[in-house]
Amino acid sequence: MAWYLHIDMDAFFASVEQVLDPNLKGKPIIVGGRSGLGVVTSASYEARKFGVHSAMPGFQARRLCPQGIFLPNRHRAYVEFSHRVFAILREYSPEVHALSIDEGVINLSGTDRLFGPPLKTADAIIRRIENEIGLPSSAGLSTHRLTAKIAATLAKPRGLIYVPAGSEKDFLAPLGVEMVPGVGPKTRRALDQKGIKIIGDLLSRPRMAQRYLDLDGAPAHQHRHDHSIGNETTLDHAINDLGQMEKVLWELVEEVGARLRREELYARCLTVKIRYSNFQTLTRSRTLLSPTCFDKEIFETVSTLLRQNIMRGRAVRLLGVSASALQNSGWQEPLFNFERRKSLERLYKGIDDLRRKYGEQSIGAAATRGRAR
DNA sequence: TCTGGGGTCCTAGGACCC
DNA sequence: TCTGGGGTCCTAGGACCC
Repeated sequence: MAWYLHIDMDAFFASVEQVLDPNLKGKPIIVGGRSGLGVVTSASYEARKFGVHSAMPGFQARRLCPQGIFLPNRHRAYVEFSHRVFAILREYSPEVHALSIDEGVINLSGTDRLFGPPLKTADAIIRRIENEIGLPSSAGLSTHRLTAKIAATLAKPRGLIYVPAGSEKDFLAPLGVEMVPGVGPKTRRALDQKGIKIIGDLLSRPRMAQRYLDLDGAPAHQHRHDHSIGNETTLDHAINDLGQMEKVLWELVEEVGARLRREELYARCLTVKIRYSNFQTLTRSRTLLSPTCFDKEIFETVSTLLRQNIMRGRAVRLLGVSASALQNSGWQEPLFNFERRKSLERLYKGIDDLRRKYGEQSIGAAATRGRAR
């Protein structure tokens, strides 16, 4: 019998802030949303009482909860705490799957002899996360991964829900379809119009159950993993000038290029993203003959896409660059430019090293001088 | 004071090949 | 000499998640 424990940290970023500064305990903490453009990335349960939630625009959060303590995101700290949580999880099973920075699933099958029955182990794990790291979490335990995830959501905050083997469908059936991961507002509305309101309605339609509920419980690694690396920015002021746009594009490209090289990846597909001030958004992509990780080649492609597709006279509020169809160096090397690529690789490695040593501003293309943002 | 930034997955049409 | 069908790649957009 396979047992999956799904662990979901409660108000993760806000909770980390409360561990780092115990004075913040019990107070309405709101992470993110400080600048005019920002949104809330995490809100403590004290702040949620006022209706504040993540993804909410900062000004709205301020209106709902003026007494809230607004803090900037400290991503590095959250990553470090995340590592500590997952380190505990890995003590209990070799099969630990991180779904995001604050959420993971662990396969507890066959761990009985070492740690006792799964329910006891689950309880021990969330206690250890609380006692050793100081962070609250919730968990769901089930023979079915998706059921474990839904159970963890229902258990929040600081709860553990155990779904005994054989009772999965009874557990799921009365819940609203919006509890199913992947069913958002649009899908919920579409299902509602077909008279499908609760998961039980999905279960009675085999094709839908298959599509949304993954009843066979396909192992996570079976999911296609088409990695991509992107960088985008919303501008403080919408801009009209192509030259200014290209400056921003250069900065985005430099970041994407550096990440590709750091991870020793080459992109075969490049995409530029444009959002106009009315929020209309478009993407344009191009597949390359030979994959690249070099700023200049990336820029040439995305700036061409930008020039070809930009609507003149319309102000742009967001620009983005993304690299996909990634592969490591083992691609079919076109013979004719092999030497050139090798020398480019050396050049960019030198640039990346300099930046690491002396900071981002130490070296860059002329176009990035005078920031457009 | 409308709506961040990082992603993944799915669909759908057209090109192209056999 | 009117036109099938399957497979794959490319491109664009949109829903969704954290």
